[in-house]
Amino acid sequence: MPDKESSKVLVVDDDPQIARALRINLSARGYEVVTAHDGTAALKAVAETRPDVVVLDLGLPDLDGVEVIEGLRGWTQVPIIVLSARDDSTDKVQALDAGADDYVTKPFGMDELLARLRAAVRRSGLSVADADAQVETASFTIDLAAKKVRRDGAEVHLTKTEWRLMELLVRNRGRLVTQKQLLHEVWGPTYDTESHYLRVYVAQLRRKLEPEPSRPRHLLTEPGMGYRFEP
Amino acid sequence: MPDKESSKVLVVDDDPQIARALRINLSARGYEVVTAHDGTAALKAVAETRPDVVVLDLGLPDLDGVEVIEGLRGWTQVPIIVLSARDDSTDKVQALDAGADDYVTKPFGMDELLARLRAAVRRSGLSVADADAQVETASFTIDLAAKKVRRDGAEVHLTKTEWRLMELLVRNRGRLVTQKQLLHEVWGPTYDTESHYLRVYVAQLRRKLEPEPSRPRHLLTEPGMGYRFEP
DNA sequence: TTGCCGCGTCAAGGAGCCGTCAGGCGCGGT
DNA sequence: ACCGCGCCTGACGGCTCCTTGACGCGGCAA
Repeated sequence: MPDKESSKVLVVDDDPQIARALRINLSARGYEVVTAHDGTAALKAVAETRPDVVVLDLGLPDLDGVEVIEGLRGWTQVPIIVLSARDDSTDKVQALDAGADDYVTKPFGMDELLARLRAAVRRSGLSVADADAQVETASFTIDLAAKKVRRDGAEVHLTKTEWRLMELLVRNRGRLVTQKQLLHEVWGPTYDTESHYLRVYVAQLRRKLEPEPSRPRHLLTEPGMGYRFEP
Repeated sequence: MPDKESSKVLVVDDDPQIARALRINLSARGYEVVTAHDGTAALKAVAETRPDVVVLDLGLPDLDGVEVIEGLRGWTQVPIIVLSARDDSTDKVQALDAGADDYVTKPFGMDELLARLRAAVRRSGLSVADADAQVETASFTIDLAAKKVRRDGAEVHLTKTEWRLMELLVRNRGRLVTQKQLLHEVWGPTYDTESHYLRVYVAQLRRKLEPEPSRPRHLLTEPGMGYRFEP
């Protein structure tokens, strides 16, 4: 397991008592913690802060828990661990089938939650295989773990948006990534058709990384569909 | 979601009562079930039968549960769901940190177990998901996930419309696809009779992919009905 | 045989998409 | 308050790809 810089956790709970307890415990374990107190804020927070895992309490004031899960699963595979006071079997089935990864019944042991959190993060981590977090092309090198790009030995600085876009393309290297998918994962689920953003940022990446930006060899356009990164 | 043939489950339990109950329930849900009664047999069974998910009861006669998990995690990422009569927090933490995906305490509801099973399979499914979306013919190969077509090793570029049409035919390989269906799925539900579009694009696909475009071997015409893709 | 219909082929036009540049705006740091 | 960086937005030119029409061929029925 590579040294993982602290994972970011989104805690969704309307009970400030529990939210506070979780924040303290998780922070103490080295997690970066973001909180939301209702479903709407949760959906927004995921789009904006991109947590590595979501801890979701059921019984929120505004939305049903299943609705929140469905809202997230429409565009992201971030692991979701559900907390609930109800030990009812049908609740569990509904939440899990909606796309939750795990379901923990209150009262729960903090040890157990932490273990389940580790399991969820571990799983999602290895599915994208940080095995080769280092990707090389003829003209530049990308280190996914360190979030660094080097070209001719010198380091190239990428902005936050540039990096998100680049990372998504690199993690799907060789595969075509659709415009919609890129927009959703980089700008958020409400962006469907703003393909102009993509053109601008792909152009910037090409200018920074391609030997001949006007004749790209690695960041390829598939007209009408999306983009593709070829190592 | 592509047609999923039944998943294979390995049930590891030394209590024949429970093993039998699980076998019956899982079989009834369309799972293919394999059983093992101790840890040694479990390790062997995973290597031999390659299940899609493992349901592992703790408290086996020969090996400690954590040892079984570690033995598996040394070489495979198959999802592991642990069953246990012990609700002890440290047991859960140990199992999860050893690499288990989930931990269910007995007595458990069969509904819940099935839901957790579905969640585990779904997760592992989407990471390698379309990995095997590779279709081969005598003269070219199609990668549905990457949206790539190769012919004699060289990559052939398909446009958006060409690809939509090709994908639809490939996903229905061996079957006849009617003109109306093709028009609806590629051009939209308002297109019913514009079969001219089909003729133009099928011709383009044949020119790009068939060894003898005038004598097609894979993209076949069914006069008056539609088209068929034969691998 | 002759006419008709469906299919395959080719090429031209035009719509829509893409790349590029420049300017404005917000935000954080000095 | 000022400055600079990064993000968003608009305009415009170029190019790809979709559409569309014309034509030849072959099968089938009258």
